[in-house]
Formats: sequence, structure tokens, C-alpha cells
Amino acid sequence: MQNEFRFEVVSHDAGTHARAGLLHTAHGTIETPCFMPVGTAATVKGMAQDQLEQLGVQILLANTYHLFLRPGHEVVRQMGGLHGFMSWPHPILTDSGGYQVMSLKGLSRVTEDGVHFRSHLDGSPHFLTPELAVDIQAALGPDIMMTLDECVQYPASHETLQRAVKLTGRWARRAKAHYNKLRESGVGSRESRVEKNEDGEVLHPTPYSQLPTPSLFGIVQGGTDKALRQVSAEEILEIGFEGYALGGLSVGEAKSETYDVVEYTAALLPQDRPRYLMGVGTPEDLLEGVARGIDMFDCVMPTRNARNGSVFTSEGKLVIKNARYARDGAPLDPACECLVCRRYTRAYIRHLFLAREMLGGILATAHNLHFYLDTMREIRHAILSGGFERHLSRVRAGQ
RNA sequence: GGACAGGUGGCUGAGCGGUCAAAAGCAGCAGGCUGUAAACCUGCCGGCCCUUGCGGUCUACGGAGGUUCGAAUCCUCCCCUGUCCA
Repeated sequence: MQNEFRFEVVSHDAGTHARAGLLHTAHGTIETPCFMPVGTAATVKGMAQDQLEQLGVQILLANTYHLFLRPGHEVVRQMGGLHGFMSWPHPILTDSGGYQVMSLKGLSRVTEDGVHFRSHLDGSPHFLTPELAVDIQAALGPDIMMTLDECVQYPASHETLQRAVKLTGRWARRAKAHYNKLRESGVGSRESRVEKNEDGEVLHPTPYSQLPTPSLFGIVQGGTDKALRQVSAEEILEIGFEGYALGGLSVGEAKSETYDVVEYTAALLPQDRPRYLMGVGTPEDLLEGVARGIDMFDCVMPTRNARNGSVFTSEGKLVIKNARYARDGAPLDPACECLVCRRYTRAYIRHLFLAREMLGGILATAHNLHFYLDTMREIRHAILSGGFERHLSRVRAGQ
């Protein structure tokens, strides 16, 4: 198959499970461990694509559920898949909508067949199955797509967790079968370019066959229950995917539990496949996750928190709206070299927030993403240079 | 000069005899946010005190008096603002 997906581990840390790798996709190579900014609706809120490139973003995440509802995956497909549609020529990962099972609790109902959703936009009913999630994602044309899973809320009873694990397993099997069928029928090639006339109108809708074949990742569930994590991992591994994700973490459980489960579960996954810790986390979570063998992360935290006025700095969290920054001429983070910190003061950005000027959220987002990406670059550099353990203990000690 | 209307907490603005330290909105202050129903949500928002409570106390609804067990609410006078008429 012309799927260019390949993962290679470049360097292992001697004292931890940390590793640095390269994830090759049709749209470029991603250096791992990596952080993927969340661009749910085919946009990282507040950021233009060229800003993301400037920040050094290597891969974005987008969402099946949201793009299915609006603008509709057929529109995206006809506009050249996500890469063409949003003009992002770099790697993209799409989430399956499994998280919405949990976050849209009250608007969603899980059955054996799939998930009944009521659109959060207009209340219209929709039914998402593991197969449809694959179809939608194939139309969106990312580089990596996820199987539909059931992400349960915390705390959950053993029965609930177990049921979710089993269902996630059955759905993964169906997704894989459907995915195989899709690939056999020839979906996917290298190009996702769109033909346009001088007016920018699309001349030919892009046929399926011109979209790249995404790789499919499976998701391990099981909450904080190690036995269930093992059951889930065995099941997902048996089906076989090109990468493996840990889902259902950082949903309210204690941090020590998260790290514990991550360490336990990551160790069950094959060395030669990327491991993706879904939806996590704080800068600290990234470091602790890497130390336990995680290669990929995504989280809304840097972007959402930025829009809500809190920024990450080398000295911890800073709520820029606070009165104490009204006359502060320092940058958000004096130790930061991002474009925002090189140019703007806390006083100015605070003013933008109080005045509800959109630039406030934009600048804070750019800074936070820089902070996250830089955190990752530092981690990767430490692994490659053999200094990860030192880096880890230094950061843990608060420098 | 006359006739109306009105003066309420930082602002706008309800209340029109007790349950009013006074609705609501805004502003302000603080907190939360982990595969984005989030540029959102929550809490606080007169002072002081404490055993932090449908707690105590003081000061407050332009000013000064008065009626009443009790007044932001009723009466009298005064001051101020707006509109209209001279």
C-alpha cells in the first residue's frame, strides 16, 4: 500500500521509558515525543495556519463529530480533505468522536451499534457508528485517524468501565474491518491537492481515490483499573493498529493514578508503534507521560486556557487578567522567547482581556502553544542528548 | 418665574410602609478549565466583628425635619437635575 506511515524510535532514554522518534506520514515527518494542538473545527481557535507553522507545530488534531455536523465531511472531502480545505499541508490526526460520548453526556446515548447524538448546534439527531466514524474520517483525509471508542466519566463503577472496555473492543474490531475494506477498495493515494480556477472555485470535487490513506490507531480504555487496562490493551493489540492510544485519562482521577495507569498501560504496548496519550495534559503531564513511554499528546489546555486568560510560564500558571499586572511591563514569561513575549507586555495583554479584544486571546494562545511546543522540544532534546533523567529530576524539583 | 418628571450602592436601573444592605445588568475582584457544547463557566462584590450564620453591629437610598412600633418607600421644607411654558 502507498501508505507512507512509518514510526521509528531514534533514541531510548536509559533510565526511564522515554524515547525520541520519527513519525513519517504522507504530509511530513513528526518528531516525537510531540504535542498536537487541538483544532476541533479545522481551526486551532485564534491561530492562523501560518502562525502555527511559525510556532513549529508539526501535527494538528481535528474532530470527526464537529466536522461531520459542520460543514459536513463531504464538503471537506470535495475541498481536498482537511489538508486542502484548511490549507494545512502538514500532518493531521482526527479524533473519532469518542470523547464526545462523554463530553456531550445528555446529548448522547450509547448502544451496541453506535452512539446516538443530538447535535449541540441544532438538536438534530445523528447516529455515529464505528464504521461511519471511519468513513467520515476517510473523507476528512487526515494522516492518522482514531477508532470510535467509549470514553467514560470519572468516577465510574467497575461494571461501567468494563462495559466500556468491551464495547470499545468490539467497536475497534468493526472499525478495523471496515477500514480494511475501504483500503482494499482503493481509497487513498498520495495527492490531496485541489484543482481551482482563477476565481478560486474548485473545478473538480476531489474523488476518494485522491485522498491519502490515513493510518488507523486503536484506543485502550479501562479507566484507572489496571486489570481492565490490560484486558483492553490485549484486545486492541490483537486487532492490530498502526498506533495505540490511551484514552479516558485525566478525566478527574488523581494525578498519581493517571501516571500509574499510563506507566502500566504504555508498557503493554509494542515498542515499535507510537503511543498516544489522548487529551493530556498540563506541561507536567507531558513530561511525566514521556517518562512513561508516551510519544504523542494533545490537549485543549494551552489554547482554551489562553482564551480564558491564563497562560503557562516557566514559573507556573499566570492569570493575566489579575489586577496585579495592570502596570506590569514584563512579558508574559520573562524566560520565553516567543514572538508575543518579545513584543508585548503583561499590562497590554491584560488590557486586551479586560476590554474583550480578540487579540488578547490570540496572543495568549500563541504564547501558550509556544510554551507547550518548546516544552516538548526541550524534552526531545534531552532524550537525544542522553540527559532526560537529569531534565526530569530538575523539572520535578522545580528547577 | 411657573408646570410637570426625577434624584437609589462605581455606572445604568428596579423597589414605592416591615421579609431591604436594597432586584437585575454592567463595571470591578478572584477562581476553574486536560481526545473543545468553552474568547466560557463559577464565586465574591458597603464597613467592622465573630461560634462564617436565613449571625451581630455600624453606616447607607439628595439634605433637614416629621408621621409610624417600623420609612428607600408617606408628609413638610430645602437643594439639585431634566423637559416644557413664560
